[in-house]
Amino acid sequence: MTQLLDVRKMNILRAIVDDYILTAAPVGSRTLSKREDIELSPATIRNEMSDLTELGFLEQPHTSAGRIPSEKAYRLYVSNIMDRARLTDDEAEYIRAHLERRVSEVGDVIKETARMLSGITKYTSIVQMPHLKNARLKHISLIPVTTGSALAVVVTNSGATNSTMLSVPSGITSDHLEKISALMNERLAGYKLVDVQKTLLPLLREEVGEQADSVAAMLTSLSDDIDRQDYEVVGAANMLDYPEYSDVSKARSFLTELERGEIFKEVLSDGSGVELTVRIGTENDNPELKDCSVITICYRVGGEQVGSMAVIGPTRMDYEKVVAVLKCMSESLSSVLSGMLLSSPDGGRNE
Amino acid sequence: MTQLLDVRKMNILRAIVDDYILTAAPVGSRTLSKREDIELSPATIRNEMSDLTELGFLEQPHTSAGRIPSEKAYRLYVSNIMDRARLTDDEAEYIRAHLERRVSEVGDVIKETARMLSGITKYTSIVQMPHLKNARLKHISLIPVTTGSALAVVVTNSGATNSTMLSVPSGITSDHLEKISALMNERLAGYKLVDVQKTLLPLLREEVGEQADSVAAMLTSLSDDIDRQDYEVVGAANMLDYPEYSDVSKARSFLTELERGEIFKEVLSDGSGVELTVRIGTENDNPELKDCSVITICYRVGGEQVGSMAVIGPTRMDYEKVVAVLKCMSESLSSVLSGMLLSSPDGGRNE
DNA sequence: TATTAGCACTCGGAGAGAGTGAGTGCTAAC
DNA sequence: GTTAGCACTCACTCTCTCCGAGTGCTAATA
Repeated sequence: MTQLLDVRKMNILRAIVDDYILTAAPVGSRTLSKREDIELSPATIRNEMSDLTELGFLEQPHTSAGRIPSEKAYRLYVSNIMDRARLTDDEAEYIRAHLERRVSEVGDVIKETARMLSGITKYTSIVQMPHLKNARLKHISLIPVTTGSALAVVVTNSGATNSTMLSVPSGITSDHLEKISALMNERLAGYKLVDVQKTLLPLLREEVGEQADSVAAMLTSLSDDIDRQDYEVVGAANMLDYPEYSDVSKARSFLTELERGEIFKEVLSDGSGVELTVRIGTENDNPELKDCSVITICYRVGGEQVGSMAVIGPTRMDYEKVVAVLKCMSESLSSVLSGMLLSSPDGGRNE
Repeated sequence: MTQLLDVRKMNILRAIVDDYILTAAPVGSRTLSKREDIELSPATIRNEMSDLTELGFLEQPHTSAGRIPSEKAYRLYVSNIMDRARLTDDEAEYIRAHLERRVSEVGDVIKETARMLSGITKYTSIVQMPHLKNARLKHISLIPVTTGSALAVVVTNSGATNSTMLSVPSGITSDHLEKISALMNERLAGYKLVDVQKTLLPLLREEVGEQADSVAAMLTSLSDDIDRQDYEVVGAANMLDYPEYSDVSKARSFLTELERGEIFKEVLSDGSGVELTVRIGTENDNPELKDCSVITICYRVGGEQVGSMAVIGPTRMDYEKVVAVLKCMSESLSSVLSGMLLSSPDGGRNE
């Protein structure tokens, strides 16, 4: 499949993509012939470009313009640069160092990650808060707030925390809540959130009698509420710097779509299990992103995947750099978070 | 001061502002003479406009264009429409109804408020999360998370909740934390957050001996951490619809400034005590907002001011509508939040 | 046979100039 | 004090031309 193209065609295609990524302007044969890495006359290059156009790797905005890469070309390009994309040690060190300055709150680390991602790449970044889906419970508190509501605070094995408001069935007193709390801590440690209901229901009968069912329902809603997806978006305005968005109405619809939030479900959730995904143009489900590429990578805490992050840019984005930055960022974030959240035997964060 | 202008001048100025708010185009004398509420020939109007220009209420982009209102004109305009700005009962009902659909979490209500604000006005809205500065404590939990850290969860008298991570001095066990927790609940109920340290310090000695000071320090940081300002921003992309921002670089710098977040300190904090503030153009401290107007209003829970919200638009914004919407939104939000958060004697939220 | 030079052709974009129309200010008449 | 009339201004739009970067084809070259 890859070897549909001979070496020379590959070089030319590669040069075109490189140039187009840099300038956003159609690339002509003369421009290419001036490059050091291509020792061919414009005429020869034109012939090759003609072939590449026929093969679907290049497109021509109009007769008298140069060529621009097609999605197919980006696809090929990406699969070629993928391996060698890597940051210098200095850059990696910079990222790592910046991330470690913010180790008091998980939320701050995530924010800083998003900021750096968009700061370094100049594109838009999205970073998901670590989710608790697969986390095992360590501690649950039910704190009465008003007569009809209580705050549920969950601490997981991995040290992540979250809280949510529950509406308490009438007839349940704060004494009851306290007992339920104690019960949960006693019996649920080590279970996953989703197991709360089935494990706890029988036990509840002793404590709250006939109200057991409504209490159980309340606790079920907990596992949904507490795991609501949350994310940080930074650098949306960066997109306005690219000629692709010099048309205000395009910029407008991109930003609106971003604010609507539906993007994130597609962008972040789909990569379950896969380390790194690159979606180019129409490979994105969302038609609003048909002129964008999205690169997603997941991050881990203690080996378990707990969230992902993505960079969104024009299809003409600097794939090599973005992939390299994301790889590095994922590693750094994973290790910083693991250091923060896991109280490992050697005493937590190792500096 | 107000009566610098006779009635006729006022009418003309008013008509110009109205028209300019609608069209964003300089207003000419012929356009005005066609309006029903102005029964004057273009020539007469021109004379009046000439006077108004001299008085600093109007500006002329170039000789052969109409006039546009100056900031001074907006100022006058605003002080005139201020009182009569009011929504119809239908609109008010709509707002109220929408807000009451989201009464499970304070955060959701705030988000919905921001969404509606920008949805109705078509400008950018900022809504601050309720702060806890003056709230009185009802309950504090210290939940051990890892060996070096604990989660502090605070519930206030008004039912607002928040949590933050604290790093725990070495040598403090989870037993200690539990005791401190109990102590705080016993002794601190009804105090403000800022009182935590001085009230608690003596008592701590009994529990943790020589580590009392470091524990006290930890608890002090709590009052800062737990009250970090947070806000919802919605509708930034709306600004791109206005000709003021058809220049991409202007749009870019506005959005960047918005993301930077410094805006909020100025926009939201300053209105302490004052019900409603209108800042027009350069009246904003931030030079980035010199072409914007910002209208801020505060909201309350149980009579006490706990946060504010703002609408940002071009100086040419529809002040009357925005003021009306903000007034209504502030009332609705205040009452919805009060209903949610206060367990009033009659049983909370009244529908 | 593969490469290159040469040439005619295409077409978007920049720039010049003319025409248009919304607006003004001034003056003189009502 | 108000208005009609008129000359003048000036941003915009439209058209036209020119320019140049780019192509494809053909014929010459290595």
